[in-house]
Amino acid sequence: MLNFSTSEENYIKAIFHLQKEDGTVTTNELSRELKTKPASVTDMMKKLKAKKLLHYQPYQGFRLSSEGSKVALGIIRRHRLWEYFLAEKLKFSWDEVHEVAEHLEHVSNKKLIDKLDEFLGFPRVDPHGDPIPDQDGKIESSRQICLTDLPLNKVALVSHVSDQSSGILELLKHKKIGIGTKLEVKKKFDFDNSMEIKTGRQPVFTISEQLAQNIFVKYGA
Amino acid sequence: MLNFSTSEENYIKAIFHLQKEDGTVTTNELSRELKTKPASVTDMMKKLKAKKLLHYQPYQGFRLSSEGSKVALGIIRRHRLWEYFLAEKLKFSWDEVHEVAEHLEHVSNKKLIDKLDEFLGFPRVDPHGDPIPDQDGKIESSRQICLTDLPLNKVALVSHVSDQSSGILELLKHKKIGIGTKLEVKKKFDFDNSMEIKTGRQPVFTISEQLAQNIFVKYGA
DNA sequence: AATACTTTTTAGATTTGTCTAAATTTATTT
DNA sequence: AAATAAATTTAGACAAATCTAAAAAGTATT
Repeated sequence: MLNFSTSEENYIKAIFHLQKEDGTVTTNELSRELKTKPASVTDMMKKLKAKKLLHYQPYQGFRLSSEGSKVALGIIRRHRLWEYFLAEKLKFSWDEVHEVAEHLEHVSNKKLIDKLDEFLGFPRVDPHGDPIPDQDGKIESSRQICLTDLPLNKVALVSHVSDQSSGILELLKHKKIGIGTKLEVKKKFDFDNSMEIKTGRQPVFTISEQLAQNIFVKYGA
Repeated sequence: MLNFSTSEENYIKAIFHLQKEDGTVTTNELSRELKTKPASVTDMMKKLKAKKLLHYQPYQGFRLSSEGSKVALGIIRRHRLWEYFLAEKLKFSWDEVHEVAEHLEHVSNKKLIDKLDEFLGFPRVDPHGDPIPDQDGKIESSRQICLTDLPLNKVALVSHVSDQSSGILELLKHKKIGIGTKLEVKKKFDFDNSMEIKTGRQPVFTISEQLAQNIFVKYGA
């Protein structure tokens, strides 16, 4: 597999993440995500298309080719392994790891990453609960649902938090919600879609719809 | 402390290393070391001078300012801590760590490096025997001498190997000489300055002048 | 000291990734 | 469907880091 520049990698990664929501990604979406101008996105798309990493017809949006997805999964693997290392070994707190991993992920030496994986004991999820792709880019598809879809009075485990802005992390920290937290929804209010939830032995408390939309849980346990 | 580009950091580090030999570094020396053309060196020197990282008058060679030395020691600290991590934790072999650390060293997050240092137990030397600068850039000045200067029949410990090309490392591996190896010089030949040395329980064997010049030892033990 | 050689610097070009401003295409509204 | 608005692309510029070729400065040689 070839080597890509830091810029190229950031574009590929961003497309991979944005694709999840819908099928195809637009110029403006990407420029917002990467804090560049739309014109810069177009330039890079031409370049990545020439390298066969994505499908793209002018004005039609783009999506990663299978080759592009492979590259993306490699970057995500590196990112999440470093996050795990930072949290587990260096004792960084949950909300600090992302930024540092953004830099480490671009050191792309296969042996380094495979040995790091081994050293860490082949972890399956990073500190945010996101699954870590293996050497072949295979990713564990965990049947997780959004907290907004969790039925009342069903115990579930927080498995993922989607937004990585420090705002949400601060709020979650304050409410003592993290990956692995056991919780259940006690009441939902139609007026604003807020809900009352219970975690551990604390009394119930309320969270907003916006927050609930960013929390994902695994249930059946 | 400001942030520098990967290129700038590579120049600063190279100057630091070349300075050791003599006082000042020339354009050609640096271009040879970095595998760039002399014209590129001149361009970068202007830039680094403008940033007050070095002293430089056209045609006169250059040397790092005290500010530049501080930056260099920071880079070297990162490099050597990563080398230690790779060898000690990820079980990379001695001769593989340098190349990988060349990339990791440019991730300059102070907290990352200080926590890595702590995680590793504040090691004082890297796997090549080179001292690791502390948080303030202080470096342990070990009174080591070149193997060519070691008197006959004095037991000494290999403390450093200066050339990091894979050629020398391969040779040392084959002769089973590494950092910490106990050895003594049994005989010297004036004709070609080769010498017979003894390590551990093996029979004596000969090494060339070129090799001996690249091996440094601590003695008195 | 004049000539020849080496080293260093300057001048101008190239590549990568970005930008602004203008043009084009697609989508929306009346 | 024509007009308007929004999204996207093109065209041209710029900064960083590099290069080649030519000029300038410094060193060595006769």
